[in-house]
Amino acid sequence: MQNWSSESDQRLPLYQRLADEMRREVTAGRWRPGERAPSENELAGTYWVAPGTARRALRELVDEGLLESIRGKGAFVRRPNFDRSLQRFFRFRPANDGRVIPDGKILRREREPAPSYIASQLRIREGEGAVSISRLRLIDDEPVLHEEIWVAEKAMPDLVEIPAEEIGPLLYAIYETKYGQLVTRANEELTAESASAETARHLKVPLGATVIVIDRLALGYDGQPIEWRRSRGRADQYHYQTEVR
Amino acid sequence: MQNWSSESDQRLPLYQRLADEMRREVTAGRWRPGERAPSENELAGTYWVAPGTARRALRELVDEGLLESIRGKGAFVRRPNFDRSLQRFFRFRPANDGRVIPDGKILRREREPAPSYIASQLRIREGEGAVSISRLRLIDDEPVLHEEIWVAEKAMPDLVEIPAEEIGPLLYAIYETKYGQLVTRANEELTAESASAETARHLKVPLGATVIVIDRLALGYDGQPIEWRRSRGRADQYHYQTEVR
DNA sequence: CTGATCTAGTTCTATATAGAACCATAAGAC
DNA sequence: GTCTTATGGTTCTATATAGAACTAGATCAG
Repeated sequence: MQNWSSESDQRLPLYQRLADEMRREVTAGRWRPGERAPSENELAGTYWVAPGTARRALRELVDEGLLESIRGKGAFVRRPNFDRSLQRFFRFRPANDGRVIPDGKILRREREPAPSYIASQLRIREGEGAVSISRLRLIDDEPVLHEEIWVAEKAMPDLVEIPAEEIGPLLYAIYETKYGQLVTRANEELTAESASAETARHLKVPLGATVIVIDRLALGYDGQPIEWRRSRGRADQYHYQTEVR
Repeated sequence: MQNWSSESDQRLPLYQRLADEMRREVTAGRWRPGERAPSENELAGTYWVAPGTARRALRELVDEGLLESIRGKGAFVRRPNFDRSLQRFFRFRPANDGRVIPDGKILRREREPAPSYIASQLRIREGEGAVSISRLRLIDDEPVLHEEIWVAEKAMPDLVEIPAEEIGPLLYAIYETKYGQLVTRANEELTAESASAETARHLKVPLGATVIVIDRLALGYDGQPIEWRRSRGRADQYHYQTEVR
């Protein structure tokens, strides 16, 4: 690596350019989740910087949540168990442990041109190929959540072909293992409405019952949108909690 | 200061004990919001640590959001403009700027013994003195939010005596200026319901319309609860947004 | 009076170094 | 064979130092 920092703006501090470079290693898949990153001294050696600078870059990525460092062992590429971290916020009222991941039953799955709003969210052109999934989540065979999911087809080719058994309850795992798309964070927007006929049928609630609606845009390491999803759940069963600061 | 770090666990790293000490300076009000904290060199001198260590402690508090550091000028005690930061999450649907702070009209305000649930939230004993406020928030004289607010009386003595004109739309400002209670973060829990008769009357919506309910526990620097509040807004006007990671 | 330049104070970057704390494994004692 | 000890690798702490980048105010030139 002669000119490793040529990608970043030369005016940026050295430790930031190094952090950028390391971030690229991760997003490009050359450093894979679970693996150990080079040690401080190795980094200092291969990139020709002082150990302190290498350390500073490492710390940057640790703060960011991309790496996890363990004293005496090394710094490891983090695998965000995202499905669980999302579950943290959206949980059942009767103080259940929340650890149960609801079962997933796919109702519909097909290739479709992206509607205007979806396209703008996923940053593709209107009418471009997309995959639309309708899924019901159940606990003890009771419906608790209905999800309407959209992904860009060019990012996930042949997603419709994957056998339903393989998909199971964890869609994000498929994105990662099959397509190398790792969801690291998401923006959520929440509101409420009264159940439409279709929603009422899915969730087995009376027509007009109060339901919570969550729109979520899931993003990757680099901030690129991966999936858009709208979830609806019964307001009398779900609470949504978060910390503001 | 002979033994400044005697408060913290001696086994903790030096920079953390120093950060603790500085945090105490802020929470005790000896360093006030807006003021400049001692410079890196001053800190190093008065606390007998290396400049690098002082810097590390400063950085800790900056990351935490307690200080804000400006190159060439100094590190300043931050005044969390909390009302605005809360507003960030809870905004009108038609993409308004959100910068408008709704007007506040106090409907009721009185001393009352704390009910069981409120007491446990505020960490006081059941039946202990509390102040209950019912407030309506309006934009252009249209009601948009109804709030039911509880604070411990011993923390805010004579809150009921303060003239209504002084209170205005920003209650948190009163907590800070009159009682030295600075809100720095909050836990929010959100759900939805259909409007009760009272809510319908307050918000001028039909009985049974969908409303969003937000329970918020506001906390101070030290994590002590300052205020509990339940807000109700029209679901067709409000969205709630947040970032998950 | 106006504008440029200097100066002291501040945070920020980058380097270097020594040792503590911790982990995993190899070597040795029994 | 089992336990203890040593060893090398790792991150983390703490120190020190030199200079860059930036701010605010004083000084000086015209």
